[in-house]
Amino acid sequence: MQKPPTMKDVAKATGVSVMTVSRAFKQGGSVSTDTRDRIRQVADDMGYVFDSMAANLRSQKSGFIAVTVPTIDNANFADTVGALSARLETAGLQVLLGYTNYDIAKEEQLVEQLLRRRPEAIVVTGGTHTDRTRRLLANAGIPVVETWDLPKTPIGHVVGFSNQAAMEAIVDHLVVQGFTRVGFIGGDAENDTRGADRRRGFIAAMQRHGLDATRLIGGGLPPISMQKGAVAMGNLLDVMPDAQAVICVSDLSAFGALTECMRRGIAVPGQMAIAGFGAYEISAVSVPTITTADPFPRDIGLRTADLIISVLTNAADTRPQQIIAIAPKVIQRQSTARPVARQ
Amino acid sequence: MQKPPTMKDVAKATGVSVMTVSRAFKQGGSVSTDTRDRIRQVADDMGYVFDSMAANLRSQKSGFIAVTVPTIDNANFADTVGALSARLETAGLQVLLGYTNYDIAKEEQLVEQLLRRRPEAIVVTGGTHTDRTRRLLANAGIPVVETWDLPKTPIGHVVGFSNQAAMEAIVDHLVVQGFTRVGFIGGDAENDTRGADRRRGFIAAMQRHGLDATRLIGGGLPPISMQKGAVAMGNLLDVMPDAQAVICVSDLSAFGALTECMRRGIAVPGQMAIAGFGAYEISAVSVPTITTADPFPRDIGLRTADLIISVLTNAADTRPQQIIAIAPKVIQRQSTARPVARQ
DNA sequence: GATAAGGGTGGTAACGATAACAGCAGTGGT
DNA sequence: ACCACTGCTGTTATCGTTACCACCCTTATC
Repeated sequence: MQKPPTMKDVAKATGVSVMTVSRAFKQGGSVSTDTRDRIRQVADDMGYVFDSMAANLRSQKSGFIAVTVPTIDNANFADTVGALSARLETAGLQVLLGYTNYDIAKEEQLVEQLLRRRPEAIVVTGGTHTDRTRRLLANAGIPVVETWDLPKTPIGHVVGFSNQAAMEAIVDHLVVQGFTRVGFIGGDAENDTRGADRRRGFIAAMQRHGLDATRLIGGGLPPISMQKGAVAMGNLLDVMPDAQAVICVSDLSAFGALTECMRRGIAVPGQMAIAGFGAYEISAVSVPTITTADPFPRDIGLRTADLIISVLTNAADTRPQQIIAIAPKVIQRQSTARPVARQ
Repeated sequence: MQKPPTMKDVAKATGVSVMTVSRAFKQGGSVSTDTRDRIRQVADDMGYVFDSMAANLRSQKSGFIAVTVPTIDNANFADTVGALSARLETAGLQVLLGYTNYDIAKEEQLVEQLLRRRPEAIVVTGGTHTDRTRRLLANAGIPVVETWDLPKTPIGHVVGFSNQAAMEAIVDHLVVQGFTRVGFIGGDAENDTRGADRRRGFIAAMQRHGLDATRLIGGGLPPISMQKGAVAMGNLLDVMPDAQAVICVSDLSAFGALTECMRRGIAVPGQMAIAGFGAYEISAVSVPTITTADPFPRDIGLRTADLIISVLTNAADTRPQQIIAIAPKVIQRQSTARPVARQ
């Protein structure tokens, strides 16, 4: 077992300088096609594999974009990351992913660790961070993008939406449909800041309509699963039997809530209306289909990627801060159909 | 805007040598606690961020584990990757993730690109690869782990299960339940090799039981979504109205199939039995709950991580090849309850 | 009191690539 | 005949860290 070959070995074997080998492996390297082909051929035969680590060190470009998400086990974040990765790949950039598990202390650790890899930009999910995280990001000397939120005091760029406003729009829809006794199922903890924002949106909108905003049911720690949604719906039905409708922090819990109604023989829609959030596939497929709001997770990923590519490649692009607001769209579905006339 | 500080700057500011600063940032570095604290303090004040790229080059250790998955937008793979990442993190290893999009040509590209980052091990999903991919992996000089499959001629280590055997177990369950006219909904293409293996398992088991194995419905290109499952179920009901049961390539399509039955007023169970694969949350929550097989995706991730950590840290561990077979477990649920006596 | 052992520190070279510059031949314009 | 320019190639220094070796000083051991 000998040491793997380096450019030097390839150069020797081909009879050219190391620099020429380097150029043969670069995009814009000025080498004659003849030489390039010969070098590539020899390199392949030798089993030479280009060493990015060395190249990155010398050129001070890692080709990495650091990304933090709460968890990858959530179709919304997975969509964003998937779209982001795919688009960045076209620019030769590679995503370096980390999971915060809905914990801003973990996020701090993660950001510190990721920055050591010298990413060319960093994308974080959410706009709530520890002070140290903010300082680390602000001083990193690279573009910073906050996503899935519309923070009041952004660190750098933003590609996101207001979770509160989006939730208010859902409440408005339910009120228009004629519901007045509406409950909310969300996470217990403030860990999930987006979930907390949505809860605030629920309360704000209900109060704006002069309605009771106290029908709140905790669903436990995030992530709020289908199972937890079902349990929470059971609680709500037991504790607040007068509720006409319920809004859930996500489509997953909404579907769980729906199944609990099915088990109890409560008609949805008819006796109970249910709305979710996130436009997960389940909400379009379930019977009945579930009213939701689409925050366009793939668009968040794509536009974040475009923003990064633009900032990194156009030195001309000196705009220090871009705020790209996505407008979530309420999708009215069967689960919140106007109730049959009854008290 | 000046250049970011390096160890040299920290050393100068602290009045020690660069080597001592380096040791202050290492785990086992032999430095007095006093000096270490002083250096850390100064470094933090200066805004110094350790440069892994340089460290990796010098020490020839990247701390990366390369991982390829078809897509991250699939709860099974997301579970495996999540568990793998979490466990590897405890050993200071970081996952470098790439998506093949169910395409072995894309996988080849991806593997080549990932190897350039000098990962310390590489994990691939599936056991079917191009010849060049096999060669690249075999010659990479690092541990290779194939997962989510039990390939006949493994490249290196394996942590997986037989998709065919798992599907045969589901068929056996349905046969025991008394179903004889059973259909299969799976992907059209051979791209999803795991899906294709499951189809082979279906056919083999049906034939073994002396039953008709030709009730096959294509669901389109992978990934096979809920929506596609619903459409496929519609086809099956139209074309093969005598079917008593249907097995789907995944729980997602199974749930889609279930919704199509609900829309058509076909009782599940009763008039139609449905089974899926993968133990996705939906199968445990839906009404009725759906029979499935659990391949323990998180265990695959954890055991892969343990295997890698063991091989990398125990130089003593010279076993060239470890085959860790996971046994998927059939979970009997409501959707395949024995039919009420009828023709 | 001599010797060994080990914790703590510093100096130098090297990891494998590329930036920067230089050089050299060939081409075309004037 | 001269100059400018382009296309291709080579030389040298360097990116920021750690491996390796050397050294000093203290403490333990006999």
